Amino acid sequence: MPLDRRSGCPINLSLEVFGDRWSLIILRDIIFGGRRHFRELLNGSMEGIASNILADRLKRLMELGMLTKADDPSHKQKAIYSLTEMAIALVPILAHLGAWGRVWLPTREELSIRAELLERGGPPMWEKFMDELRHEHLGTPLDAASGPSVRATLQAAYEAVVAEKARSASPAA
Amino acid sequence: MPLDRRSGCPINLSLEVFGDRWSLIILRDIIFGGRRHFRELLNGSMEGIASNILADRLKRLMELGMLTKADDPSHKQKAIYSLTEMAIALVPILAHLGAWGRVWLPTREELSIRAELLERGGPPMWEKFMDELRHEHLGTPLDAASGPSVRATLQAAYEAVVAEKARSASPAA
DNA sequence: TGCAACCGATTGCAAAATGCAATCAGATGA
DNA sequence: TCATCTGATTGCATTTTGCAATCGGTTGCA
Repeated sequence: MPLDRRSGCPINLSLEVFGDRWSLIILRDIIFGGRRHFRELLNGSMEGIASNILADRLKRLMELGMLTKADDPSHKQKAIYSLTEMAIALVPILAHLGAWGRVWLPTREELSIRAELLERGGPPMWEKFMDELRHEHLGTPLDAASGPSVRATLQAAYEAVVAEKARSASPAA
Repeated sequence: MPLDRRSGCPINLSLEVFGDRWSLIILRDIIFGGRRHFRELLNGSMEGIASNILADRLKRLMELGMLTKADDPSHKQKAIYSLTEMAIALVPILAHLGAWGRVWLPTREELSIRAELLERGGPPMWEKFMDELRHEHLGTPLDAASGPSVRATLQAAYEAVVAEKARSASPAA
């Protein structure tokens, strides 16, 4: 897309941000996977992003104001990527996107259980998750006595499905 | 992205559907702009899609089950593209996407007024709109006495902003 | 009947984006 | 010392995109 023909339509501008194959995958891994480092994103993503594309997209997402980069105090070469409020605000979109994909596309059960839980949790759960992300990435205070984190809840559900599938695949051991 | 490394993650699969620059723009023009023909989509979109890309994406969206094509009885060469339920189900995502873009990106006021109204209308308005789209594209019956259509409401708001801007730009006439 | 305008595409070609493997220089831990 | 790990970068082949021209057929009008 040539830069001289952008329209000011919100949907079009949104597509300029993540209307490509990788930007939203990276944000997904940071948000739901809790990944903060280059290598974690490079090796951790199921889809196998190339390192030059990852570097390019991280740079682009920083320029767009969706991510910030900081030195990791424990390792002079490590960089920690953090979400901005702009990126955290994508959580409802990701929740809807996951819900839509779960219904209409051939998703795998263990990978769609998180989308299902997030959909069932609805806006209250999204808000809680966003608050946890703000705490994790922006250092804002967190409400006390809020129970297990949303990410831990989603992760536990994922692992339960994986375990159940393994059990039913080989019932006797 | 090579086809042999797709993951069954709902977000990843969703991105395979509209993780590109144009697919969602086309759907936007059909949904909000009411466009049904090739030429309408070609000339009507603000972003100026190329005809080969448009043809390719229409074909792809049909293969994915998001669109269907039918002959226009009034013109032997005209084709009418219709949304499927799968595509109509994107309305909440488009609403969220518009709302997000309106807040975080440099949208133009007259183009973002629709997103604002759609956000304010919330899920009830989205449902009404989806029902109207089902009527328009799938031929399902429509609830009577439902007032002006959502699309007409959004269009009227857009035109009001345009008129207001023109008035304030040249107050004396 | 002739003919310009319109219909949904398709073609050829240049430019840009992507995928992939190899590699970089500096930091770390043994 | 030296293998390993850090966030990237480079070169190159492949794929996708942008763009203008064009295609065969249809339509409305004179």
